[in-house]
Amino acid sequence: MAFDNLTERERLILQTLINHYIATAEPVGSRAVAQKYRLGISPATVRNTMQDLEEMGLISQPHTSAGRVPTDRGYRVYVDNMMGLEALTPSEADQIRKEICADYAAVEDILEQTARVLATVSKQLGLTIAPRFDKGILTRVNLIPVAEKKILVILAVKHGLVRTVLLEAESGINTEQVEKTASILNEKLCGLTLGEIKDSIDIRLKETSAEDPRLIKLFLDSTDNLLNFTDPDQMHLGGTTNIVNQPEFKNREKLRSLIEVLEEKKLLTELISAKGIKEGITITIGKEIERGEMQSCSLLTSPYKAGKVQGTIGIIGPTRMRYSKLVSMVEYTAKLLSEVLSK
Amino acid sequence: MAFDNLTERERLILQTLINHYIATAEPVGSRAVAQKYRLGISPATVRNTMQDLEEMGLISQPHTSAGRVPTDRGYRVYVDNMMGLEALTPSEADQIRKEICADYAAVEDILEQTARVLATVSKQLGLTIAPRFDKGILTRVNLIPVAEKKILVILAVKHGLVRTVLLEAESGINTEQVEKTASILNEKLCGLTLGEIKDSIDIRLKETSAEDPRLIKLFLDSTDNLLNFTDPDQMHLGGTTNIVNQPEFKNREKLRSLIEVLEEKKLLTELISAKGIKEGITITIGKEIERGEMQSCSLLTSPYKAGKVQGTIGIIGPTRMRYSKLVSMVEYTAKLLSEVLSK
DNA sequence: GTAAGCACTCTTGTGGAAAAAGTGCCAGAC
DNA sequence: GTCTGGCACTTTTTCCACAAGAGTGCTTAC
Repeated sequence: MAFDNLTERERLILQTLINHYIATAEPVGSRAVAQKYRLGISPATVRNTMQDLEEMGLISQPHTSAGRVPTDRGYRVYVDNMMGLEALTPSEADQIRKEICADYAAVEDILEQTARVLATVSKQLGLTIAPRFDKGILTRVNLIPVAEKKILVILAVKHGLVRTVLLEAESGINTEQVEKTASILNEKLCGLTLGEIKDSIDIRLKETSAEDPRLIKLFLDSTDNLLNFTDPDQMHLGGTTNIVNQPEFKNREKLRSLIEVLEEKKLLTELISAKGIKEGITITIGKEIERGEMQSCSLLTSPYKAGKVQGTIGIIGPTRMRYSKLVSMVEYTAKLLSEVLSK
Repeated sequence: MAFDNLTERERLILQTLINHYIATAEPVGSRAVAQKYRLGISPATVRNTMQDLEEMGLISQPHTSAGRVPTDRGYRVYVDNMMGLEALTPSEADQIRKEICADYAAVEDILEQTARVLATVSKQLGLTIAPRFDKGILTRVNLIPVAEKKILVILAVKHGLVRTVLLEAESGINTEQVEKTASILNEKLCGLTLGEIKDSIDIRLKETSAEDPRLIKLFLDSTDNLLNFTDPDQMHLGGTTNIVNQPEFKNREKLRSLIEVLEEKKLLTELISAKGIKEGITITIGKEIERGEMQSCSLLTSPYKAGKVQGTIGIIGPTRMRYSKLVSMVEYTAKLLSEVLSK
């Protein structure tokens, strides 16, 4: 699907059309393109070219006698080949920096704040996903009995990240045993990444089960829970309201189903994390998203670092979004966030 | 504002009108009321009575020659004086029970599940707020150094509830000092409720500050954070989509501003917790809610117990909601939840 | 290859008439 | 007196027809 064989004119027209459509949300006619495109080309000529572009599947008409609208493929070509980055205005950059660099105690809070500011500045939906612990190195396990049958498990990961999970034991807990179990766990598991632990915990703990079978068994049974990397409260969303007024969601049912997806944070996290974490910005457009309910949306994501582990931030909005600006914005935010979290 | 002086006929007509309006979301005409109201009364008579009800401010007309619609006051009178409770169908009760009584480890998960099932069964927005820790008795404090400058504070509250907060120290931490501090905190604070602690922590810790001033100070400085009872992730919402299709939110701007409020979980928690926790169901109708954006909504809330501490669950929906049914639903759910959490 | 002209298509807007829904009030019945 | 049928009146909703607008595609000429 190489579209580098477009003529210069086709490129220019596609580009102009998309820019115009992004700004107005209305189908763009040949006249409008001709006017924007200085070098005195007539609407008729533009029409001819637009027919070609339509045949290539890059633009389409809602109905005869309407202007053209970019297709998902059109956006893809635009994004890949002809989109320039647009720098943030100083005030936008300021706003982002101010919010992210405020001093918070908890990573959680920073992430929530980040989702919010991304949303505000982009006027789209902002999202952040907490660092993926699977690449994080376990530095210490603590087991704390907090009630008759409840044990709080604390997994401390390098660089100050912490995960706490409450486990319920089947019977009363002996303090001594808990301590013994904890030191076994520390001995066997520290220094490994959580991902490694998840994959190999059965083997690693098998031989030790003599000590206190019950506690070890509890720990093994809860592996999924303890090392579940798509915990719903690992994700923060901000600015849901921004999409309510977008013309693409005038259709009630579309809006409803999108909001439904947003509520399923767990699924959403999986969806976004699924593609693995690449360097730099990932742009997913319309049907490229594997979720029917989101196919009129695009997804802009970037990894960020917190020490050695990585998380994801991004923007969700209608396919008609200002990619050139928003890419810069996500990039900038990710960079800043990495700095703050790796300080 | 006593409306017990309504005549029997006025009562019946108001009741019928509200029931009909709840079912149809359309203004109700005299003819419709007359037909539903068996005892062979004519539309003309109904009209006369409706005029009276309108003068009392219980119903109103969107415009001349439309039917009548209940006002907030109308709903209030209905709810207070003439609404019968409607039992849940066996299948509804089953559904709720099944979801809540599934065995989960964490309170968090149960609450999230509860919000969701409330939403599903009521077809409104379901909400749950975690137990208010301020009435919970502190059983133990643990301080765990998890990194160079980070300490995890664990507050264990009677009946197995736990709150963890990550604090950031200004300088490196000495393990011994941490242990000492922890034992001081335990000695001074255990047995008190978190509310008491919040109010009196300065005094209680003043005399001890000799031991390790820095750690104690850190603890004092973070009181707000540690004992903040309106933490946004203490609240769970489910079923946002259910309101998108409600006819009362056909107006775009209304929908937008409601969703905006829902995103501000912290404010929402405060709003709901503000009235203090009474026994039984609290019904707040339309303008009775102190938030402009929610004035076309009603709020149905009930406390539940987790041991000695109490939380809140509820339903948010348009004022035109099926109070008689939903009250039963919230009551039933709260009862069940209390049982599960106090087991 | 480019542009101008023109017929054609489809959507959008407008105005007015008719239908529908419901009221308010009066005059008469029980 | 209280209730009801009847009727005039008001307002919204619906429908239709027709014009205006936007934009295309094609043909033809340069």
